[in-house]
Amino acid sequence: MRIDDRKLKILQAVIADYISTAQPIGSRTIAKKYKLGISSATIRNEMSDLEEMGYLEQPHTSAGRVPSERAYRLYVDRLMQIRNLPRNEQEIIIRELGERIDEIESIIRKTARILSQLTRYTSLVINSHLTGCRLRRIHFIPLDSHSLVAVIVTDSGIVKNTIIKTADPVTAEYLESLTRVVNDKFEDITIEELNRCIASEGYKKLAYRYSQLDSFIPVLMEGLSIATGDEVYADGMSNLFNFPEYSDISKAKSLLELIEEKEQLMEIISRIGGKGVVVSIGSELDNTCMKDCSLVTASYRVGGSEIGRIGVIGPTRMEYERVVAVLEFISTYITGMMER
Amino acid sequence: MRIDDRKLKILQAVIADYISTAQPIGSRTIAKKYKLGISSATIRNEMSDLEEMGYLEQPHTSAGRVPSERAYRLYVDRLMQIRNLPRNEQEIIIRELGERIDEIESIIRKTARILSQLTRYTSLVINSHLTGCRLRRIHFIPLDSHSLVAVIVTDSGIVKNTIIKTADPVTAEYLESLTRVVNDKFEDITIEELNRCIASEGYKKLAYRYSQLDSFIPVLMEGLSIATGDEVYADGMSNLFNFPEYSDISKAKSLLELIEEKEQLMEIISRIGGKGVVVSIGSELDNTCMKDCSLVTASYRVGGSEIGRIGVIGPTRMEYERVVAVLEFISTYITGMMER
DNA sequence: GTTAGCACTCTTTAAAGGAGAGTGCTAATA
DNA sequence: TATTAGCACTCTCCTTTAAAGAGTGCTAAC
Repeated sequence: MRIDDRKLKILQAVIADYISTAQPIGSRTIAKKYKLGISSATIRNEMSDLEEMGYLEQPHTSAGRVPSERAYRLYVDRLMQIRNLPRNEQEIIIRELGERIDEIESIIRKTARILSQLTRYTSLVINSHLTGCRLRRIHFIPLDSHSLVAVIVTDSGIVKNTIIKTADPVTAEYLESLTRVVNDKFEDITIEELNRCIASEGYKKLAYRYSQLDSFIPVLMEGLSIATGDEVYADGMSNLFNFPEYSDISKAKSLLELIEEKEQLMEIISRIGGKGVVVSIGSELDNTCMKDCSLVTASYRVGGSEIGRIGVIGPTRMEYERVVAVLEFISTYITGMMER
Repeated sequence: MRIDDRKLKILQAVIADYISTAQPIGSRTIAKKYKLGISSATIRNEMSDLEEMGYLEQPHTSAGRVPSERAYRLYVDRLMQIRNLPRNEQEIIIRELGERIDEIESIIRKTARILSQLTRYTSLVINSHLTGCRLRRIHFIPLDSHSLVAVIVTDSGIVKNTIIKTADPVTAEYLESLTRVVNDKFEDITIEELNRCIASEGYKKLAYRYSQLDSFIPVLMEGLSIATGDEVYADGMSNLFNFPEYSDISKAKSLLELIEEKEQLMEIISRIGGKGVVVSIGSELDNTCMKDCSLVTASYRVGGSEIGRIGVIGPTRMEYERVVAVLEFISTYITGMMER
């Protein structure tokens, strides 16, 4: 059966209504509320067809109908209107995030905050930190006789530091030699390559060649690998309770647990590739806790390469139009901030 | 009326039972479960007295009784046994936190995590960051022609960095002069004093005296103040739902909101002074969202001065003995880590 | 002072009985 | 042939009612 224009209109009406009310919607309501010029009986027949085609579902006989995942997918791909974010909301974002490039952590936290406040959903920010950035230079600052700080500066101006304990005493010559060797070896390498190099046996060779540093190199490697790891932030978890979907405590709990258990969440998000805004609906996320959730994410970049994603999580009945507009704007904005 | 030994025993039984079951407890249950050698009728009379004295409450006539805040206070102050944390749990903590002093953020996050996992309550870590620490040195690393990184090292080995944009071009001489001036001026100052100094008009004088740097000093000050601010971390929020007290969605939501809204939480915690472990029960916290909660916190130190508190939040019916033991141990342990 | 016995109270749970919303089907209509 | 009105039927939700259960307070006996 083909889905003709009238069916599409009815489907759109059901989705729009369900997104805003969370109530199953009946033929009579559609006939009254959305003036489509056809009677409830006709709508009833069409809805029956739509159900057969897998776009609508009935919680039980004699309840109204509810959009299926398939319907949301159709809606996201073809029905919904891509909008620009209203001017005043753009201004809120710009004001809150500021123009100054702070520490990266601070941007991430602020982004998560504003995202959850603006959308009223739970927000996520996953930052692959430096992956893809190029190392510009590593500076070493003495701390005491057997420890120092490695300050890692990337070409995109991101700075991270990590404390390293050394076996040998920290002297001026030691520092100088260290700086020379490390920067010689690692200049202009991407962090991704660096991490691979650490994981491989390569560093042993390096350690061998500079025998006076051999005890140090592995420690440095470990320090760098910690400093360049990924992170996930979540904010607005209490927003989950804005939705009747989560009035069931056990559902809310298991979702909250998933969000707090960053590892799993990270895995789910990292499976989502793609540039720009990506909408993942329900079972597409392939996780039982999230089978009734949608996740909308957008990537942001530094120096052309994706270094993270921001996103919101909520019921499949999500205000996709609005959420997409917000994510589109914020991801572009922070990409701009990072590039500078 | 005096609270004699038998009353105390009965009260203890009620509290212990209620902490573990969350059910109002009746005289018959006590008589059966706790062999006090007296009948349920006698217990009934004593409980009636205890209610009159404000230690017990009845949800309604013909329900069992429930401990009041006053009872918990008595329990915490006089009845409960201070225990050491079992050896195996100590080992879990030591293993998870590790021995190596990472970046401070990492310690904080790990502490919050282990604390919530071990207690099954929601954990908090508030870190007043560098307040109280002494500045050892500020290093400057050039980033590009008009920005640099200030790396702040304190006497306790904590390192923070902040990016600063400059009006003047960043040259070698500029950096050198900057390093000299700033370290001259700020050597051995505590971060607290530094922040005060920033807030005051003092820095203008400084800026005046080193006119070649005048445009820079205010920016540096701002950067330092951001880098040295306070932070609150929370973990294990989903643990709230372990307790029937929060099966009411609206209660759970308002508490979650409070926890996510760090500012208010910070204010509440900072009102709690005192060394070591402090138990705050219900209305003692003076916040409507938390009137049915208890908050148990412990301070940790760096170089003798308190720089933060860790704590757990849960229903007033909290496993105080256990929680106090955990907090005691962890706060001592991370103090030890920081001192090193 | 302590205990047994008993009437009384209040909540919780289950069952029963509408009310309401919405459907599917049939027959009439354009 | 597509659309519409009408109506019986189904299922949920809400309210009412009834019964069960737990615990108390009081009185009288030990």
